[in-house]
Amino acid sequence: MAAVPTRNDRRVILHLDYDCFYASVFEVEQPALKSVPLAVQQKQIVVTCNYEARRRGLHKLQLIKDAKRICPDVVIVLGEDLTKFRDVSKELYSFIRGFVWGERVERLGFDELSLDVTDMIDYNLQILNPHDLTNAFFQLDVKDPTVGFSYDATRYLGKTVPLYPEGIATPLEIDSLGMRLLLGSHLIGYLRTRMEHDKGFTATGGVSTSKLLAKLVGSVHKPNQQTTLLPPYETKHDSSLEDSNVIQFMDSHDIRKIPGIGSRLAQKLSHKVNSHSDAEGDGERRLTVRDVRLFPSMSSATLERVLGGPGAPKGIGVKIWGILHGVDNTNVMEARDIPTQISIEDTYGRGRLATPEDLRRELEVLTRSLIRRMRTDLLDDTVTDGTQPRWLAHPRTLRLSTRPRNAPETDGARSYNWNRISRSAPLPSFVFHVDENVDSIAERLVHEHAMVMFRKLHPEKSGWDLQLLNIAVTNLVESAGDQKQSRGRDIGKMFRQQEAVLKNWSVHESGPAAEERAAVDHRATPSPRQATSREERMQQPGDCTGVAVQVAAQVAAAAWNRNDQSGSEESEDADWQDEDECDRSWRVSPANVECPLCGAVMPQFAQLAHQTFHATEKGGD
DNA sequence: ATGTGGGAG
DNA sequence: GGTTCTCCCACAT
Repeated sequence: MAAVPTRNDRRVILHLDYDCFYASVFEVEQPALKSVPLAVQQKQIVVTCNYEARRRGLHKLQLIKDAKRICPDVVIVLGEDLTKFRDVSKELYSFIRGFVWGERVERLGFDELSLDVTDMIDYNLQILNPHDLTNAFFQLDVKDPTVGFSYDATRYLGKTVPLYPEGIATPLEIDSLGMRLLLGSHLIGYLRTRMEHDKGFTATGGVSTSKLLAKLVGSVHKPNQQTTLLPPYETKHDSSLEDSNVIQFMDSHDIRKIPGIGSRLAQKLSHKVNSHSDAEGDGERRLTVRDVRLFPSMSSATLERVLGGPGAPKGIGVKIWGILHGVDNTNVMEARDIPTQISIEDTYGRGRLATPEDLRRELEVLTRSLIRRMRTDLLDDTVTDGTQPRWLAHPRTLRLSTRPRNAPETDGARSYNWNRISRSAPLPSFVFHVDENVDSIAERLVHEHAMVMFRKLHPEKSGWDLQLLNIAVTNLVESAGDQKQSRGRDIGKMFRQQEAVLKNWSVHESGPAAEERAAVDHRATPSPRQATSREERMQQPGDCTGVAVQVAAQVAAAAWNRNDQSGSEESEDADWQDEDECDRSWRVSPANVECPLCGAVMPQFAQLAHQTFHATEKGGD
């Protein structure tokens, strides 16, 4: 029997999914649209439609032609320009973030959010009066006990899995998983109400203990509803796992519906499972998580063999094996202030890009958008005192991608080509000249750079048949010296103390053995802060993070021992360099240290980081 | 550093 | 005759 991965169920995670987001943006703009079937068009397809349209048989990714045939009175609006959607998405994001303690609110695409509300739930469990659960009050502000909402702590709000119509009125232990999820259900209900009343957007919600489970359970009842995945999550020792609601819930899903399992992985899995039991050729019956999980001799090692190979991420077997058991220990990451890339693309019908003139014209259109996007997203708009606005980050690479159409086969049929090809080159610095106008920058960039890259991609003089052009800037380097206070950390103090801190640990004495010893030693020592009460920590949010982040990053990074950051970056422009990039999102709490890049949690370093922080605090200053 | 592939909405 | 417009991450070289 293959080992069953263990889940971390200490957290409470909420998932929000705005209902048919693009269509809702138009409805909020023009409320009259709410009562008609509404479809949002990009090129020749319906990218989304409202529920009135769905009632009449329309759906996502349908051809406009078909949509009109099925529902002749459908109202169609054009949604190729994403600016509006992007802006609304950011607004809703900061609205929700305003309610959540800490920074753990993650945006997935334009229309989904994951929230780690563990701290809020823990606090509200503490202040819960066990003798009057039906008249509970959920406090949204630690400092002001009047800010919050009333709720009934004997019932779950909204739907549950498995479904109990009354939301259950049960005597739950105060500190049980069920009670934490129950509070989560009331919190997400409150957030959904506020979103609708204040902003006009309805959302579907999910409540569980991980991003994976909250997202999956959220989609059980749509739209404008919410669902909580009920305990028990754990499996009794030596049972066949089926007494866990998580296993039951995961098992019922089509393998392709699981986040993290895309079409390629689903295809490989179905090949593996069906080649054994399938007598029919090409039998396309749906494959469930259960089918894969219980397949003979299935294990993380089997999955690694089936799914791994050249190009595949290492450890994919372990990861997928976990997912099949509902295990997702990745953290909700706080928002990044800048994106990692910006790209603009358009698709073209046959013959639309036949000549170099066509090509150049279209490239200029795309490039103008790109420069405008760079200015709106990357320029510091807080500077209004007449001086030149500063770039928050400089992309270092320009990339041009195309997707050629396939040549017709002998029977004249053309198969669809999904693949892109691309060329990259350093981004010239004139694109950062803020006082030059967009058109002339775009013209120059296309003429001197993009066209050259295009010729490398397509050496023929003309007659290419391209479906798609994409131009992107990537490889963004954040600028230094920006005091965008990420939770009041004092950088000056941090650097002044850093040397002393690191000396204690001898982390810069190289060698993994030394770091390992340091880690072990400190793990054995009790931290003076361990006994600190929860409220005390809550009222000083992020107090420890300044030095601890710096320190834990160094120790953890060294011990993690993945990439030597030998990067000897040569300096072209001084202001391109940043002093403060790698450490900025390392998260340290009394229980955890978390890698900002992969989200891995390393609790073994938490105590180390905290202890040293407080030692420093005592000695320094 | 550059290019490709897979995944997400 | 045939799906949009993005964004993110990891791997290979």
